[in-house]
Amino acid sequence: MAFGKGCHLHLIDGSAYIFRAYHALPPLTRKSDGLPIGAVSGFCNMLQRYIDGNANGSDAPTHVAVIFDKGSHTFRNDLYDQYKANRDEMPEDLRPQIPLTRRATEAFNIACKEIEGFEADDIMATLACQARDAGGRVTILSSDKDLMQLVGDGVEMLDPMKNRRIDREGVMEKFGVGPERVVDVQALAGDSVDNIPGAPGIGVKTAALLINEFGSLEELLDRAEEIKQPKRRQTLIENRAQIELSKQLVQLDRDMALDFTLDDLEVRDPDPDKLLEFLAEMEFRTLSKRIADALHVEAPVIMDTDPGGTEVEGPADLPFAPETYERIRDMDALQRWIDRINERGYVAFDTETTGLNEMQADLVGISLAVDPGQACYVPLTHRAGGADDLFGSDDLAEGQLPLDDVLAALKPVLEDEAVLKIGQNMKYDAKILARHGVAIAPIDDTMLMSYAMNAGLHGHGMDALAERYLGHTPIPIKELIGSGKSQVTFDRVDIDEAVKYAAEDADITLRLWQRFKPQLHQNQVTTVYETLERPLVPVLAQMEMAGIKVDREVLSRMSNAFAQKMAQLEDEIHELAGEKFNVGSPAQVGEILFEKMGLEGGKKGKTGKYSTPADVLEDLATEHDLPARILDWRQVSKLKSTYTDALQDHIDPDTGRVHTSYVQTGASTGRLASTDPNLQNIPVRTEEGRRIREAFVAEPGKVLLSLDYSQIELRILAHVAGIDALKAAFRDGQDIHAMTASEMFDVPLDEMTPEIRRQAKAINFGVIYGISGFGLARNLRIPRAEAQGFIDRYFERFPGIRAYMDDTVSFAKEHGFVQTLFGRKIHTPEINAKGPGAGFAKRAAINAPIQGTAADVIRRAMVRMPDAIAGLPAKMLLQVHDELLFEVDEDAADKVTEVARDIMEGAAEPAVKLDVPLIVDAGRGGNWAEAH
DNA sequence: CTAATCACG
DNA sequence: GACGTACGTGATTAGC
Repeated sequence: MAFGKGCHLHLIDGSAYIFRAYHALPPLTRKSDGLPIGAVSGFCNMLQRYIDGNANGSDAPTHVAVIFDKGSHTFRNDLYDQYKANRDEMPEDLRPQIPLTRRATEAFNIACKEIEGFEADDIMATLACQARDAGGRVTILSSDKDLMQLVGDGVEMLDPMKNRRIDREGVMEKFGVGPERVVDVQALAGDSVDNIPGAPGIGVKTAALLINEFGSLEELLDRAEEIKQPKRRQTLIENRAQIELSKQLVQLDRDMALDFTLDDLEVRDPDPDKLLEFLAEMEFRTLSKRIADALHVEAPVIMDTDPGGTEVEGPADLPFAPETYERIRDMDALQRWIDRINERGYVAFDTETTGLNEMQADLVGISLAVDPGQACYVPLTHRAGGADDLFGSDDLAEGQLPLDDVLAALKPVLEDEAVLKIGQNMKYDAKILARHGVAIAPIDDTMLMSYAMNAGLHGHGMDALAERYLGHTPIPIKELIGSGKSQVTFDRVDIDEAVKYAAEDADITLRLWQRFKPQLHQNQVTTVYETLERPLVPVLAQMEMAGIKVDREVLSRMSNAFAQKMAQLEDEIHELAGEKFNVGSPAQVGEILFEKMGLEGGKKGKTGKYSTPADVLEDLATEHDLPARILDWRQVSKLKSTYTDALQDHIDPDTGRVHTSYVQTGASTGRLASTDPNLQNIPVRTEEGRRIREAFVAEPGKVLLSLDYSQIELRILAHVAGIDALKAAFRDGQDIHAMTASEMFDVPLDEMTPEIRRQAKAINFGVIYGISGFGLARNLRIPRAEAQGFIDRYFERFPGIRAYMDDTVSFAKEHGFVQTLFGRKIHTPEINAKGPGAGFAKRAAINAPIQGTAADVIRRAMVRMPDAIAGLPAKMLLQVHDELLFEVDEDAADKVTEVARDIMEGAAEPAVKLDVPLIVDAGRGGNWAEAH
């Protein structure tokens, strides 16, 4: 039935329903796996009550929809960055229930609508106006006062809890004006819940009085001079802009572009099978029974499972059967999979490629899985001839679909907000797909789930996870492509073999996901996963794809200079030693120094060879030239082989830039790791090394912009250990090392010497690392007893530090993990071990919350950064633990600095309010050396 | 494949 | 009382 006269549209405020349900019910969890489902349960009950109510009433709707908010950033945030800024973050156990409420709505066969970047209120406003214009009636099921502006001319509201209708009179009662002037009153009165500023000192009562007197807000503002009360007059004149902004914020968008029509919202009867299947999945026994009765069908049997006890026989225990995986040969078969995926709402996804470099590797095939044991592989560009054919063939093998056709068919699903794509290390697949114009989203990643739950316990690669959690050893890739010199690329692999391998990966990923998903809550790391891991994937992918421009000429010239210098040093060294030997061999260096020359300090490692680290050679260098020259040679050799030579090989031939890969699960503390190449250890400490950064350049007309947190770990230490003196020093912007030195050595600040300050600095850093007398002594080159004296004195002056360390270690001993301020867990399995390992584990446990919290802070900044700099001519390129590097149009550098600095300095909030300010230093220049 | 060394925060 | 120690990474090279 087309919507028109005589029709009656119901609009249900989905988000309000969810929050009501959440707060009305205790935190119920699904019995089988602990998934929180309280809000879903309440939501379903409310929907059922709503349907029951309509069945008996004479005023039943002809059309109905549940409308949800989608995305946290809307046009209102663009108008006013503080919009809804004081809202608490969504509770951890509610977040995973949000998608389930969408599924619940669909299970009830009620239209479920949301539009990215818009609030439900705007969609409801648009629909209400369309319905009214078509001559129908509208009831909005909500008590939200923001919706009252829509009332009138056949539009009413109904408070579903109090069952009270709100019409024109109701609105008059609430706001003192009619619906058409509600926004004017709201603009003046403001709203603390949504953080609408309004006019200071003016509430609803006064606002209504003024509006009624002048007729409209615009009239009032234009004739503000006529207001009798001087205070009020001044407020309105002074805050005109703020009031006008407030009006824009409260005014609902009644004219949104919708991708559906009123006709799509027609009331439909639920499909009993689908509805009951969903309720059974949620394990809602009572509700299932009640609904089954109402629909006159049999209620499903919901098994009692035994949480935490023996594993319940389930699909995850299905044996792996590689020969049952499907090989996709035609578009019909592919379409059947796409249909299944759409029905399901999720799919495990994996790509096979010709290499590990996402910028260069070519797509070879795609695998999909929707149920354990149900997986397929779509071969795309396998070559004819196979792996045994020495010469290979560039012709495509038979029985494959054209890559473009397959991607065109899959693209809508891969980009569908309603279909979750599950992967293991999805950043890789996302980058491959991005090169084919597919922006995969939303995603879940089993590697990141494992990392959020089990950092510090074990690795998070697919093979390790399959072994550990599924008791299954995946087919080794080496069986297909070989290893070493005879290794081939995946496109040379026989397709039938590839099916078994590739589809198995998707199958494993799906099974891991089914296992991990509910465990996130049980481990209380849902927020960590949802805010620090999952949203970082697209951010890192963008940074990696952007890359940084590296000037090959600069590197090449430096390499030549280094080669000359090495040859020269080598001659000197051989001369001094009296014989030729390999300077690059620590064993040979040890022989020469400690046996031939008979120098002191030679220690042998477990291999029986002399050890010759830099600090030992430095000690010897005060007396002898040879160790000094060897140190010089090593420095040059390092710079050449690791940097000036190796970096040139990493310049991408297509982009002329270097594209690193970040390993999100690389460090147990939450830090990122950078590989191929590692751009997080480019030299900076020595002048000679720092010059390598001159090769990292901005494009013409642009600059590199470096923003780094100042002393972030020490600031976090001051906060978590609660050291008032340190906190005060940071708040006052003092020199923290000088202040520490002054406190410890009783030297007034104005008499501070660089040497005393240097020692205090070493102690401050030592504390972060879990200080020991031995370590400090070695670092400062002072007797161990003296170092211990420093430490004792430090603990005496800052007793909170010792308490923090003791508390952290005992927490680790009791729980087996430590935590960051943002809830990240770092497991410490060795903490209760005896022997030499105990000391390591203790210091790691002390360091992890500090290093990890700093890592969380910059991750939060990175997640927010793309939105913050959207529209600015700027790209975020690199992260170096406490630094972010951007490439920016020269004339936008000031603006970007301001925006990015705000994001970084405010990154802890609102989740954590630090007792110390976070300060970000900025620099810029044509190359990285100038910017840093 | 591992140990030694050294680059970074 | 002795033991062995700063925290977190990755790349390169030598040498088995």
